[in-house]
Amino acid sequence: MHNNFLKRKDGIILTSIEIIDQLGVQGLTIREIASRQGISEAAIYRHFSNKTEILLATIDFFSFYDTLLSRTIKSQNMTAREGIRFLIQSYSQYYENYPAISAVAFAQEAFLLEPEARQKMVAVVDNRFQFIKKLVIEGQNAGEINTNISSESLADMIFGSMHFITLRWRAHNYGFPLTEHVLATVSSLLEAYSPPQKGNRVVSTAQGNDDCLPAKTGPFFEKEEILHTR
Amino acid sequence: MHNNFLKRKDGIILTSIEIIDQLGVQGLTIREIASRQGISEAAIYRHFSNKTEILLATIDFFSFYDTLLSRTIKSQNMTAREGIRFLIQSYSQYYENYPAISAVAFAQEAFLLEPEARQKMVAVVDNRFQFIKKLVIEGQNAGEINTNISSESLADMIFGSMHFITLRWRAHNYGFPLTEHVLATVSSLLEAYSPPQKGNRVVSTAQGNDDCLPAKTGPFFEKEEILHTR
Amino acid sequence: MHNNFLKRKDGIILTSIEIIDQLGVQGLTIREIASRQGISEAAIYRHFSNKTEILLATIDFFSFYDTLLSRTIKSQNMTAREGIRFLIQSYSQYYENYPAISAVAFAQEAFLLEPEARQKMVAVVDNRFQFIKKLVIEGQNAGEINTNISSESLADMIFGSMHFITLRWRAHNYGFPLTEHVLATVSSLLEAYSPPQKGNRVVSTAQGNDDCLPAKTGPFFEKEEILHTR
Amino acid sequence: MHNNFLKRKDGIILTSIEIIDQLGVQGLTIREIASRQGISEAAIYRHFSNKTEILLATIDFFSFYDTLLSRTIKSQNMTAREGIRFLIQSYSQYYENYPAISAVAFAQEAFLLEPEARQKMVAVVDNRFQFIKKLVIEGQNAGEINTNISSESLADMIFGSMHFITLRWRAHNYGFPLTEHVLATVSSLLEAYSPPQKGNRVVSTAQGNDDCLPAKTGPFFEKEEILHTR
DNA sequence: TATGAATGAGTATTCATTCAT
DNA sequence: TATGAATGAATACTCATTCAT
Repeated sequence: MHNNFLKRKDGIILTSIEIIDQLGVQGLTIREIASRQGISEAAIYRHFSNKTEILLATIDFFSFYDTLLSRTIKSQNMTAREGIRFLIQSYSQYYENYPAISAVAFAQEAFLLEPEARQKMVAVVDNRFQFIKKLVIEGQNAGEINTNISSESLADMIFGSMHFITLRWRAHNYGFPLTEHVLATVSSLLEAYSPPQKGNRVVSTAQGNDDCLPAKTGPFFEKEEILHTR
Repeated sequence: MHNNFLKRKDGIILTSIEIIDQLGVQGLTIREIASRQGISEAAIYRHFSNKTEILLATIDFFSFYDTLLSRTIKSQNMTAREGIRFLIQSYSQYYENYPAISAVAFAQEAFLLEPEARQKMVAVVDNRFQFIKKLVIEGQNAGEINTNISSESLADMIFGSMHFITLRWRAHNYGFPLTEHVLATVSSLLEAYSPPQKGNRVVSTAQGNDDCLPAKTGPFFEKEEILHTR
Repeated sequence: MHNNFLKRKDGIILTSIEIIDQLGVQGLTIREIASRQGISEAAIYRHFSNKTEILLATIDFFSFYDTLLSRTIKSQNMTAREGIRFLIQSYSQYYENYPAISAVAFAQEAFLLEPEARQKMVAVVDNRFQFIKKLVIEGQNAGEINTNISSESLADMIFGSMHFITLRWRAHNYGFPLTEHVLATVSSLLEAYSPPQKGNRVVSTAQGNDDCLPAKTGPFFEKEEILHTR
Repeated sequence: MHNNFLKRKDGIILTSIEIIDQLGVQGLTIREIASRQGISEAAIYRHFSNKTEILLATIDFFSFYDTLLSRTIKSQNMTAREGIRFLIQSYSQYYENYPAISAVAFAQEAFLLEPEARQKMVAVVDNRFQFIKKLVIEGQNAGEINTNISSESLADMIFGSMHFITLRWRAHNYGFPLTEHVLATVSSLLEAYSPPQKGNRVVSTAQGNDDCLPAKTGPFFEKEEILHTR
C-alpha cells in the first residue's frame, strides 16, 4: 500500500511529463492527468495538494540528477573538458533515453502564469549554465581552454548549442541521434577553444573522445535503472 | 475608418505580443486582448475569425523581416561572415529595441495545443537556422570558414548561442546589453572557425566591425518606422 | 436592451434573496441562481464579477431604505418615540410585504467565510441599532423617554424584540401578523419607559398610535413601488 | 480505550463548536474537524455515521443544560422573576465562560440545508422562549409581573434582548461583559413590568441581586466540570 | 461597426462518504 | 481501531465563440 502510494505519486509526475511532452504545459490539466492515470480528478488531490505542486515536483524530477552529475565530476577528478563533455553527454543521453523529459527543458516561458514554477525552472537552467561556466573557468585556469574567450561566451556556446540542437531534435520528431550531434558539436567547440600551443584548430571526430567518460560507473547508468522501474 | 480598421488589427497583434511577453501563451486570451485594446471581446472577431488566426498573424509579425534580411544580405553582396554577423545583429537589435517580441521566439513548445501555430513557428525557426547554415556553407566554399566543422554544427552553435543568450537576457529582465553579448559571442565563433592560413583577423572587440553593416538602409530602421505607426 | 440588463442584474439579486430565504446562505450557489434565472452559470458573470459581489449587492438591497428612513424621520420632524415606532413599523412591514428579505437579517453569522459580506452585514445591523439608540437619547433629552434606563439597554430591547419576533415569525412560517406583534411589543416598551409624570405604565394597544406615521408619503410606499416592478 | 473513544466523540463535538464559531456552519467540514482533531477523515465516521449526526449532537450539547435549568428553578422554589433572572444569567455566563458555544445560538438560519438540524435548533430556541413565557405567566398570576402586557411580548423582550446583546457581543469580539449587560437590561425590564402597587424594588444595579442564584449547586459548575474533561 | 448577453465545455478544487486493509 | 486511497457530485470561475441588435 505504501508502495502503491509512492507509485501513484511517481505515476502522476511521469504522466505529467508525458502530457507536457505531447500537449505542452497548456495541455497539462488535472483532468488529463487523472484520465491517463485511470483515476478520478479528486484522487489526484490525495497526492498533491494543488497543480503547482505537481509542476514543482515535475521540475524536481527533471533536475534530479543535476547534483549527482556535479558530484560525479568532482569525485572522478575529471579535467574541465572531460567534465563538460560528461555533462553534455549525460543530458543528451538522458533526453535520448527518455525523450518526453526534454519537453520540460523548454517549458520555462510557458510557466509565466505559474511564477513559482517559472522561478524554479529558471533557477535550474541557470544552475546548469553556471556549472558549465565554472568548468570553463577551471579549464582556462588549468590551461585546457583558451583564455581569449570569455567563460560566459563559451558557456553560452556550449549550453546554447545543446539546448538548440535538442529543440531541433524535438521539432524533427527525434529524427537524428541527439547525443551524437550534441557531442560532436561541443567537442568541436572545445577543440576550437583549446589553447594554441597544443596543435589547435584540429577538430577531432567527436565520437573518438568518448573514452574520457567514466564508463559504466557514471550516474547516468544509475539514473537509467531508476527510470526503467516505472 | 479603413485606416482605423487596419490599425486595430495591428493593435491586436501588438497587444498579443505584449501579453505573450508578460503572461505567456497561456495568458493570451480573447478577454485579455479585448480588455487591453479597450474594446469588446466580440469586436476582436471583426478582425480575426478565431484565436488561431491571431496566433498565426503574431508569428507572421514576428518573422516579418526574415525575407527582407535575406534579400538585403544578397543585394548588398555581403560575404558569408558579414551576412551571418548582419543577421545575428539584426535579430538581437530587433529584440533589444522591442523586448516583448523576443517572447515569441520561445513560444514554440507552448503552441503544442495549436498545431497550425506550432508548425508555423517551427518553420520560422527552421528557416532562420537553414539560412545561417546556407551562409556557413557559402563561407566554407569561399574559404572564409574552416571546413573541418559541419555546416550544421556551426549553424547550431551560432543560432543556439543567440537563442540561449536571449533566453538568459529575458530571464534576467533585460539586465545586460543583448546585441553586444550576442555579437561578441558569434564573432568569436566565426574567428575560431576561420580557416587556419587566414586566421589572424582578430574580432575580439565585437563592436569594431560594425561598419560592415549596411547602416541606415538596414531593416531595423524600416521596422522602427512600422513599430511607431501604431 | 439596457433595460433588460438592469432587469437581469436586479433579477439575480432578487433570486439570491429568494434562495437565501429558502436554502440559506449555504444554498446560495451560482448554479442555483443561474438555474432559477433560466440562464447559464457563465451568464451570471456578465453581471457580477464574482459571488461576493452578488452577496454585497444583496446586502445593499437589504439596507437600501435605511438612509431614506432616517432622512424621513428627520424631515418629518417626528418626535423620538414617533421615529422609533416609524422605524420599527417600516422594517416590520418591509419584511411582511416581502418575507424573503427578512432572511438576510439573520445571515450575519453565515457570512463568516465571506469576511467582506460579514463586515458589511455587521455594519448594517450596527447602523440600525445605533440609529435607534440615537433616537432613544434624543427622546430622553426631550423628556419623552425615562432616563433611568441606559439608552443602549433600551435600544437593545427595542431592536432585540423586533429581531427575535421576526426570527420566530420565520420559524413559524409567517404564521402571525409580524407588524402587529412587533409594534405592540415596541409600543409597550416605549410606554413602559415613558417618564413617570406622564401617566406611566399604561400600555396602549399598539395599533392605536398608527396615525403618527407619515401615511402614504412614507418611504415604505416608495419602496413598495420599486419592489413590485420586478 | 473505551474512555478514549468517548473522549474522541466529545472532542469532535467541541471541535465542531470551535469551527462553527470561527468559520461558521459553512466552514464545518469533515476535513476541518479531522484536521483539528489530528485524525483521518475516515476516522470521524467511527463516531458519527454522517455529518448531520454531528450537527445534531452539537445542538444537543448546546442545549444540554436546558432541562437542568428548568428543574433547578422548580426545585429551588424560585419566584418567577428569580427564575427569569436565573435563566438569563445562566445562559449569559455559559456564553461568557465558553464564547464559542454562543455561535450555535445563531446558526438556526444556517441550517436551512439540513432540515433535521434546523428543526432541532428551532425547537431548542422555541423551548427556551416558551419556558420564559411560562415563567412570565406564572409571575403575572402571582402578581409579580404586570398583567397589562402579553406574556408573549414580555418573553420576546427578555429573550430578544439577551439574544441581540449576545449577537452584538460576538460582533464586537466579546469586547464588553456580556452577563452584566444582559442582566442589567433584563432586570430593568422586570422592574418596568412589575405591578404598579409593588413597583418600588429598584434593580438598576444588576449585580446586586446575584444572591438569589443557587450558588454552587447551579448547573454552571456541572457544565464547567464537563467542559474540562476534554 | 461594435457590443451586450449569452453559452457549453472546461478550469482547479472541495465535499461527504466508502471501503479494503 | 484507524487510515490511505478513492470517488461522484458539486463548487466558483474562465474559455472561445456566437448572435441579435
